[in-house]
Amino acid sequence: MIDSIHAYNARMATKGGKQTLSDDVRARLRADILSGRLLPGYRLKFPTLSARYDVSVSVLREALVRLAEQGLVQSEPHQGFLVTPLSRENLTELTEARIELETLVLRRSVTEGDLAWESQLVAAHHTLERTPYTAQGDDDRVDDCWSVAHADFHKALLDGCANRRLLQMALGLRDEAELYRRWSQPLGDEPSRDLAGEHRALLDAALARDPQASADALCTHVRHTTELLLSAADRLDQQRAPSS
Amino acid sequence: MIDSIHAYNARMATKGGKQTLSDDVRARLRADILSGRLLPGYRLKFPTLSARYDVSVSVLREALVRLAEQGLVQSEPHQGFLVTPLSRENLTELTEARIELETLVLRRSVTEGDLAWESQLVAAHHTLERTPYTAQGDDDRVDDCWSVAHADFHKALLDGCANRRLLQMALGLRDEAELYRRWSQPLGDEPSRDLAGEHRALLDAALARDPQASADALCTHVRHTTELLLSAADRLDQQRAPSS
DNA sequence: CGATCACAAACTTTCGAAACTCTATTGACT
DNA sequence: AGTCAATAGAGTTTCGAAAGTTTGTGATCG
Repeated sequence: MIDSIHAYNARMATKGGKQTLSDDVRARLRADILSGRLLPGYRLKFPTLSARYDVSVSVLREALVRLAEQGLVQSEPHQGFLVTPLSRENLTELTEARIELETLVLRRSVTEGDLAWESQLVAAHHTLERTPYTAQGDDDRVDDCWSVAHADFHKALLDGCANRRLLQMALGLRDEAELYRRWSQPLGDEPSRDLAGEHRALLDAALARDPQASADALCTHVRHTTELLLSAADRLDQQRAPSS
Repeated sequence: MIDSIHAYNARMATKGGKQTLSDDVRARLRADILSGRLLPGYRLKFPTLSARYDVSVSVLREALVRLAEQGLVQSEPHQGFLVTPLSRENLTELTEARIELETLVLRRSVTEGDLAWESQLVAAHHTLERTPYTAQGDDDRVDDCWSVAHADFHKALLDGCANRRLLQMALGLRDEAELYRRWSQPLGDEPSRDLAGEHRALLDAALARDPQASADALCTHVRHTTELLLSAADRLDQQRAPSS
């Protein structure tokens, strides 16, 4: 809630209030979904949301329609909207699509990226490296700052791709995947994983301008993440149905 | 997104036309744009459209927002919507993206497609082959039936891809490209081009389950089309500014 | 003559309520 | 008891108008 208010103010400050209300609400909804304040599968009722964001249904509809087109929420005719539910099939399909598209864009990025791209990438990696994974005092909850730094690093990786259309599609898929990352976090205890190492490998391959090595590193990174999520889901299922 | 499309189709099949007004208007707008009844760059004013489709602004907004997310129209805050204007840069970027994504999906399709896919593909090709390119009595205007058959054939080609997400993205790009095809048609006189031969080559490579050959054939096909469009645009520019 | 400001017209965006659709519950009937 | 129909309640979709923004016009001043 606080965060979304901050995001709101920031937006207002930078763009000088020139956006439409709908843009703003869409951004706040997106943030609330990605950060886990709105749960996957949750039904998004207009009366509730209307009170929460203090806008009319028209504005909400417009925002939701856009998020639906993007895949973050789903629309059922005459039954409204719901946050896209998580499922193994969806995660598997999403991961497959991400690997294809993201590696494609990354290859282009490391080939086409200029000096400004390189510099931004180095900066993003530096930030990520120095941001603690877990917030202090709460060891099994990933820090929001780290999530932001992580997303920024991956965006910086791809950002060299001159074809904005391909880039946007790849980023859209990353957004959807972020939903799953969020929800696996409380399941906690990643088996010893060298995340920093994987990111370092990505950075090195990119700076070396090696498309193949970059793509391989990214593929490993994404696959690894998905495997952990799937096994976490399995564990959760077992907890729910201990013996039948 | 995929799921909601499935849900939508299921609903249509079972319930018989119970979609929302907005869905309907979106489809009509999309058809009007792709068929050239609404020109690229044309400003879409609410009062006009409201009268044309006999609906209120709310449903128009919703339909337009969805088309904007899809790329067929653009939205300028506080200045409404316009049909996405044509430009060389946009066409070039679009073509590049299409080649990457469509070949990717086609490779998967010819690898994963089952017998039903094969059969549908053969059927689509047969229809296309027997549909005349130009309507009778009007030699320099491509027949609408042919356009439909052409789109169906290309969709059938890609439809074997099991990953619906990748498939939908590829089809979305094809939709946008269709805008350009429509507008090059009145410029007419395609230099002697063996379109039927290119389609036959695509069919053969696909049925032979040869991913590389299929991708190559598609790449040639798409590149060729874009080159013709670009040269047609050049000719048009020269006509407009004969000597300065 | 040119620039600037105020004003008006046209349009976009947002709102609140009316119309309509789904869901769950109650009550009647077999 | 079990099934089905009617109905009330909750929620979604659509509408028409109010509020707000941009654009074009014309008058005033330098």
